Amino acid sequence: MPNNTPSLKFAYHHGDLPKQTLDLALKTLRELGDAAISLRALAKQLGVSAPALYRHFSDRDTLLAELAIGGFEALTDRLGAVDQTTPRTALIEIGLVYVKFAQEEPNLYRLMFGGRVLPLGAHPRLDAAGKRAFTVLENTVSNARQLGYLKPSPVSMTTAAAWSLVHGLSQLTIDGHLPSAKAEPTLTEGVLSLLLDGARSDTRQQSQQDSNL
Amino acid sequence: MPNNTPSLKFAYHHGDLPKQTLDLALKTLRELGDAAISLRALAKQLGVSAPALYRHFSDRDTLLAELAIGGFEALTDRLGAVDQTTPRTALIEIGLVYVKFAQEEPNLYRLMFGGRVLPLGAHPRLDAAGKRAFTVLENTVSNARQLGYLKPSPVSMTTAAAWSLVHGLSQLTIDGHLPSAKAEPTLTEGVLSLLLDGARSDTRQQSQQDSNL
DNA sequence: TAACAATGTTATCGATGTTAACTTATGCCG
DNA sequence: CGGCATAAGTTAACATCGATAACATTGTTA
Repeated sequence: MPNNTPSLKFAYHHGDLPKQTLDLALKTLRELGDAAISLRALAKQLGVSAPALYRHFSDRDTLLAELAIGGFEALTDRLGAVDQTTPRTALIEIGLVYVKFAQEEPNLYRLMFGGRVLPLGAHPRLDAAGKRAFTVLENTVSNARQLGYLKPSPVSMTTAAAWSLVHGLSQLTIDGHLPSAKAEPTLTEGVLSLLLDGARSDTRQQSQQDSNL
Repeated sequence: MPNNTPSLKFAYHHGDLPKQTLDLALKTLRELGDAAISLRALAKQLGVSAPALYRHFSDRDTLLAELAIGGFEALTDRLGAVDQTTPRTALIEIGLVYVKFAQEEPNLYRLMFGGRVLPLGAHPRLDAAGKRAFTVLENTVSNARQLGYLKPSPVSMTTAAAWSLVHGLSQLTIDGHLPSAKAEPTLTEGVLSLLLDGARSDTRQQSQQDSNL
């Protein structure tokens, strides 16, 4: 007798094991970190033998990569939803959204940018997902520069500075080296403003070779 | 009969196993990353049984913590050696030295700031070593501010911005997301200058609430 | 020299990732 | 409708790892 959802791929023995595996892995990641993700433990909780998971994930690392891809997609969505009407607010808001994502999903963010696991080049789909998130930030910077809001520095350099700032702030806050937004709500915006306006006290349009040290 | 080096701690069966263990672990870390550090493998290479290492390191994590402590001490030394005569060059140089360290010791740097392993609070001596490195940077910022070179923003905020920038740039370059100093020699200094001078094109002394957007 | 602590050893436990070989369910196709 | 290829699961097994317990040996010292 046919199922009520005809075109949907049938649940085999289990009910859509791949998705349930990813869901449980994501839950474990959020609560305990990636080191706590064990294929055997996942399988046991899903009522399935451990090698069953290998029918759907060739490797533990590719399962982790799948989680990271989902993270980059979520981040890309959030960054893409930022209001882009004025350059400054767009830049600030992009930074705020970025740091907020990291602080809301610290273990996922660490997995996405761990470096130790999931090195660049090993999982092409993951690399592509990361690049898409980066492009949103780059486009925002590029747009602000074309509108004359930013200095005519190379886009790559301004983007590198912006990304480094938000990434570093994210890492340092979720690791407890700097106060997170809950303890210091104005920190992120203040730091972003410093990059835009300059940390130096006397800021006319000049560069360092004018040497008024 | 006394040994020729009287005050030196005696080599037991092995010749200073703790130090040799740390040396080999550091070598392994540099070449293969922290995930490749296995107590059993270390012991085998040292010609010793695995549980022997537990006489000197209560845990695998404390061995890793010891490596990270050494890393922070090396970083602190390098940061402390920076010339502090003029605020701007001191700030720039601190950043250059910081990023250079990360790029020269990527696996060690990742261990020091991994977050996954060695979370803050688990190894007090490690936390203290990290704090000492941070203090060098903080003092440099604080000094530059007192000399009037930096805006009168709170020191904590300016320091957070500076640390976030160099830490983020370090992470992103050693993970391959941004070009390293070898591929783009001017990137680090350019990014640092952006923070000092501001990324915005029109930079008079004003803050964002002046609203000339 | 006898007690004692420091430093090793072997044996063992429990957990992990992964592969091989086998079994069963499912959907397609003649 | 029946057989068959294959997708999806099973058990068994291997290698490795961190860690502990129980025991042996070496060096120090009262």
